[in-house]
Amino acid sequence: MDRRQKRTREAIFNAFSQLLSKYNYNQISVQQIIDTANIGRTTFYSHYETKESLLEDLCTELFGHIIDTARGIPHGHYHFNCGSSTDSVFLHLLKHLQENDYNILELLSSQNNEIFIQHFKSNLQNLIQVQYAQKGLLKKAKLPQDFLVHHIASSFVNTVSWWISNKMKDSPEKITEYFLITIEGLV
Amino acid sequence: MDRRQKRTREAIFNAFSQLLSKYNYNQISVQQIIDTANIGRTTFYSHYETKESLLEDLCTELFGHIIDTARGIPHGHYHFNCGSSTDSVFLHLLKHLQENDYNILELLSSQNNEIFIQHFKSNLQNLIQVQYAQKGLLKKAKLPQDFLVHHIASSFVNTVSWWISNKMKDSPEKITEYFLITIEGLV
DNA sequence: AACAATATCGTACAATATGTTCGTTAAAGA
DNA sequence: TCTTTAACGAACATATTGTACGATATTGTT
Repeated sequence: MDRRQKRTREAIFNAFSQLLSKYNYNQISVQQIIDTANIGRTTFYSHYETKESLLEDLCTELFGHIIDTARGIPHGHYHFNCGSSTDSVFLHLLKHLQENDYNILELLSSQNNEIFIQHFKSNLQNLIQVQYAQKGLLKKAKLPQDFLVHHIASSFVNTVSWWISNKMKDSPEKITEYFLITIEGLV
Repeated sequence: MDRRQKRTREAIFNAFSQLLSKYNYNQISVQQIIDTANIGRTTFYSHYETKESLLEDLCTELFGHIIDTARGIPHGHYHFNCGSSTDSVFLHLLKHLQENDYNILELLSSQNNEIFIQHFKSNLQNLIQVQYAQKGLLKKAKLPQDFLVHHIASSFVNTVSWWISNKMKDSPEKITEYFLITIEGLV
């Protein structure tokens, strides 16, 4: 890829992230992004059709990486309900968040958090679905599979959401413990 | 209140709901609302400052009523974890939804559902918080109170969200059963 | 029925945002 | 060096926003 394209793309991402951590997504204009990124009007529109497609791209970038690292965790170490929570894939995700990889925290903590929480959930759901299919983790078939997958993914992002709104006072280990309690008995 | 105000307000609400069930919230313009509601430009702005405040007002109206009816349920009949789910406050809420009171379903099923789900959650959280304080429903103090309240409210709206995305094939009773299983052992 | 109060209307206005066109300039990579 | 192409800037038509003002029609009241 052309260096110039990378530079521009990065400038747009940075400008957009910066604006999102300050202002409401709905109130951010393409013009503002252009001004903040210091790029030509034409340049922006040659990269993205709309503000929405930019958001889409940003989310794919952010959560794609984070979820991918989770996918990379050896399956042997992967399980939902372990007595100790020291090697859960969820703990792994929380640690990534705490380290603020990809400056994701500013976005998840901003007034626009619902947007990103939503994307987080979609990606996570897919991850859980795949792992679930591989293992057959349902203890008793009390609940439909897709309901359960939906519930687990939702519970995790809700936990993360609570953690962040609580200014991340607790440790990732503690949060993992809380989360595992909520899905105890379901898998 | 002046009849004219009521008429206008209702026209705006109807227009807005109608547009929301078709188009994305971000893409709906005040102009569209004005045109659809068939009111003068000045009139709209004498009622609402922005599109956002209109949304706020609509949500308050919708969920205020639904949650209020739930609040009205005699406390004796109110409990989270009953073996049978026949008289849960959650079942009550689901039945309201199924009856499509206040045309809330079109909105919860629309592409804008996250917005309304979010408001639903806020209102519900408050309801659960109050009821929780009244009773002391936590079985064991394994989890912080506010975490638990957050989790229960989230789980319910997630369940509703799943139900709706599944085209509400299951009965409210079945959904209540599913939901109660997810919080089994927590309260 | 008559009145005063006021909600609505229509038009107009400045300011801003949107998305596109086109010719020019500058950087990249072979 | 040379070709390709990304970025630029200016300009444009169109649409939206929020406000201002005077005229009109509807209310609720006396």
